[in-house]
Order: sequence, then structure tokens, then C-alpha cells
Amino acid sequence: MNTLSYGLLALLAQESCTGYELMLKIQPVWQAKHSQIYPILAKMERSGLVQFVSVAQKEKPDKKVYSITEKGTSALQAWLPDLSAEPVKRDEMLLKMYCLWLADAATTERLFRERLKLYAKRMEKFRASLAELEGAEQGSGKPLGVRTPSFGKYVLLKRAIDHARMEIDWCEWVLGMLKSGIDSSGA
Amino acid sequence: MNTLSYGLLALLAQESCTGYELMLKIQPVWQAKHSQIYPILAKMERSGLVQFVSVAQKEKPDKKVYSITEKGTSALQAWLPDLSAEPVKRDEMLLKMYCLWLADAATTERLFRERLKLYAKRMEKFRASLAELEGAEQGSGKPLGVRTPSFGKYVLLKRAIDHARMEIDWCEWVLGMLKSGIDSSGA
DNA sequence: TGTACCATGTAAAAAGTTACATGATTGA
DNA sequence: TCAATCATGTAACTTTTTACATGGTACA
Repeated sequence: MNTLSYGLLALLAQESCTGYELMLKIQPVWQAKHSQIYPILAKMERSGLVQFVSVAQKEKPDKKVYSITEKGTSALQAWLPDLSAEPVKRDEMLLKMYCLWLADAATTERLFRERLKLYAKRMEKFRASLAELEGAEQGSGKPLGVRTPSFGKYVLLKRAIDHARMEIDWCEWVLGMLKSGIDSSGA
Repeated sequence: MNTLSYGLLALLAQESCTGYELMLKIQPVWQAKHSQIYPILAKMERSGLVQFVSVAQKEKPDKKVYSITEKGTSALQAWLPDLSAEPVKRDEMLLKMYCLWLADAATTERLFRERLKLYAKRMEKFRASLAELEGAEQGSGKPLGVRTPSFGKYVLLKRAIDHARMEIDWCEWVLGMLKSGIDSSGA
């Protein structure tokens, strides 16, 4: 049981999913490919943490809908209070900062514009998700309970938006510095 | 040549370092252990991207001070304009959000307090680094040129502070929600 | 006395990515 | 027609982590 395994279990505690759905859902928090997910699910099934039912589909491949077992829920509850590992980040763009001074002005600007675009796109997606979640919330009547499965989605979405905002602001701040001629020895 | 190799090269373009120093310097942007750094340096030395001089030390182990070669600088300049890979993050705490509703109120609060503490500590460190960098800057007379090696450090530090600020605000926001009795079915 | 820092390296294991494999549908 | 989405799996490879190895100094 590694961290990713617990992550999948956490998603299954919210609702039953296929491996494919889990792969899509876990992306914002933990990047993993299907080739990593499927073997983990098989392994957790063998150890009784999850179970599945095969569902035949018309005009689509069959799927396995996984759900968490009692044993799986216990495992999750044991993992939750553990001290969380420090976040790991690997960001190629940030490595480039160390040798930015070797690049010409046009390249530097393009690098930041590309990153700006990336986070602007993500911001749009997040805002749409938030609107959707808030819509569903109004429909249900309840104002969002801390002890409900959707609370996690909500705080994660808030954080994703705050993060994208920060990244966008940072890019614009640097872009501003590049233009405002703090250094004009460009190209 | 993988991304980490270019990162080490980028640091060496700023100033000559030992493997140990590179390992410490690269942490904020790309977590890597010494066991990964040393073999890469040896490999880059064999392919002529870096070179080193052995320096004997009194009362400390000998060290190898690496510096970038012309070939290494060319390689860096070829890498810089490439489209940067999307940042990768893996954050155990965020995975826990999906099953927060399975935890009792005290555990939930402790989880966020631990994270708050982590980023508060980092914030202190970053602020100290910024003060140091601004002090050195005043000493040199120049206001910080975009085309100088310290510009990278500066924008990275600004970003690190913005990021820590965001993490702290998020934790406090969630902690506020937990207290203000949006849900009081605790413990 | 135990931990942390400096300093380098190798070996083994775990985690993650890319590629191979299959196959139908839908939209650009 | 090409790419994307749904859907599952394995094999090969790369990257990263953990553990093994050594050894002195300095600070609680």
C-alpha cells in the first residue's frame, strides 16, 4: 500500500468508480497513468480492500465498477490521521529560472506567456467546476457540510483556484518587470 | 539528459558547486537525493558538459567542485526555449481531502494545523532569504537586472513566498469553516 | 551520547512513464 | 481521416527513493 493506493481508496469511499474514472479523478492531486492504476486495483481487490462488478456495455468495452469494502474503509481511517508526507513538486519551468539570463528577451517573454496560458486555461476549468458544484449544492438544499463527501471536492477546488490565481499573478508580475525596462539590454 | 540534468547544469551556469551543494540548491524546485545527483554529474563529466577539480579539505572530506563547460552552456541554451513540461505535484494531504468526512473533527483540525505549521516555517525561511538577497543587492548598487544570474533566484523567491502565503490562507480558511459550525456533528 | 552537517559514492527496490495491444463511437 | 473518449491490461524502461558504506566535526 503506497500513497497512490490510499488515494484511490479515498476516491472509492466517495463513490464507486471504474479504474478509468479513478485515473481521471485523481489527476488534479496526483498524476498517475492508467498503467499504474489498474495493477493497484487488482492488488487491492486480491487483498480485500475493494471489490468489483463487471458491467457489460453496448457499443463500448466492458467495465469493472470498483467499490470500497469495510476492510478498505478501515484501512483509510487508519491512514488519515498519519502525518502527511511533504508535497513533492517538479517544475521544469522553474529550473529554467536559474539560467534565464542566458536567454534572449523574446524567449524569456514567450516562456512566461506559455505558462500564463496554461494556468489561464486551468482557471477556466476550475471556475466551471465550482459553478457546477455550487449549482448541485443549491439543488440539494444543504449549504455544504464538513462531514459530507463533497466537502473535500469543494476545498480542493477553492485551493486549485487560489493556486492558479497565484501562478497567473506571478507570470504577470515577471512579464511586467521584463517590459518596464529594469533591464533593457534585450535581444 | 533528463530534466534534472538540465537543472543541475542551470545551477552550474550561475556558479561552480559541489554535488552536495547542488543537491541542497535544487530542493525548492526539484526534489532529488544525493544518490541521484552524483551519478548524473559523473555522466555529464564523461560527456564533457561539466568538469571538476578535486579540492582537499582539512578536517572534512575532499570535495569535487564542478563547473560548466562551453559545451554545457550550449546544451543549456538549446534546452531553454523548449516548451516546458507541465508541473508535477504529489501531495498526500490533498488526497486525504476526499475522505475527510470519515475523520473526526479533532483529526481534521490537526491535519490542517500541521500543514499550516509546515508552510509558516517555510515562509520564515523564504523571508530571511529575500532579506539576504535584497541586502546583497543594495551592497552591489545595481537594482536587479533581468539579465543577471540573481534575477532567477529573485523571481523564484517571490513565487515561493506567494505560494506559501496561499497555502497558509487556504489552511486558515478551512480551519475557519471547521470552527464556524457549518457542520457541528463533530467527534 | 546522539543528531546534524559536510562529502561522496553504490545497490536495490519502488514508483512512475512510455509503448504495445485491442476496439468501437463520435466529432472536427 | 485524424484525433479523442471510453475501457482494460501488460512489458519495458526511466526516474526516484531507501538503504548500505565511510568518516570527521560541532552542537545540544
